[in-house]
Amino acid sequence: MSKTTLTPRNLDAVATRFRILGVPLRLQILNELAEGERTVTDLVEATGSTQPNVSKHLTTLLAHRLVKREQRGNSAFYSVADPAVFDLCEIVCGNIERALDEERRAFGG
Amino acid sequence: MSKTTLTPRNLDAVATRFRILGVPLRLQILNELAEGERTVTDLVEATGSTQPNVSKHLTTLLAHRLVKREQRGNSAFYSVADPAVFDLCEIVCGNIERALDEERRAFGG
DNA sequence: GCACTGTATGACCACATAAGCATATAGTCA
DNA sequence: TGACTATATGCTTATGTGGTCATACAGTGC
Repeated sequence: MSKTTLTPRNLDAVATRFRILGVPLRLQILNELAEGERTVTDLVEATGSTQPNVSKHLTTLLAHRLVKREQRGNSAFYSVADPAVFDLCEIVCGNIERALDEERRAFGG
Repeated sequence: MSKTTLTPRNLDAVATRFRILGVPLRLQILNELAEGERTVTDLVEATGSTQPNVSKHLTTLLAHRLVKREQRGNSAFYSVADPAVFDLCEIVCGNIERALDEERRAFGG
């Protein structure tokens, strides 16, 4: 089995990956990329952030192998490197919804 | 289906949860709690960190509903609130291993 | 009450980093 | 070459927060 324990060695790596995903704008970018490849300009429009900011986050995501980059003509096309990221988001979303449900129940909402 | 899109509303919530998991010591604590409930002192010994530090992180984890707390006698027993966290770690670990494999292959290791 | 153990909290420091701005670089077309 | 578009990169600021320390609080037993 691929039961990987959180050894001190990969503990930092796992934490880093979580930390990378812990920024709303980066999630927004990934969520947009879930629809397909996008240029920087596309992502700037989609997120409402500035071009340098988006570009910088893309650099970060690229450095950690969460996205791929392909230069085509004048533009840089980014796409998701590993779709497993979305499994993570699914789980977290499920968690959060469950938590909200419990809260509602607790407060008799 | 429970296909939860990353709306701007829960986007912050998801990012926050990831950010909480993005700290090695917190992962270490959760990993220890995976074995069963532990007191603060247990966790201090297991992690090699200081008591105030462990306590503070436990407070954070508790505030975000990742752990449960039960006072018994003089001690506080902490346990994992939602085992789904470990699914996250599994996925991330898988990701990282795959990435390492690719790197090894790329460098002809 | 007192001494002791276990846990939490407040103040402080140090560091990482997200965001904004200006600017540099790269590619395209004329 | 020059004008234009697209993207990346320094630089700076502001903020958040992990870690340490001292200390306060809570629970137990005498």
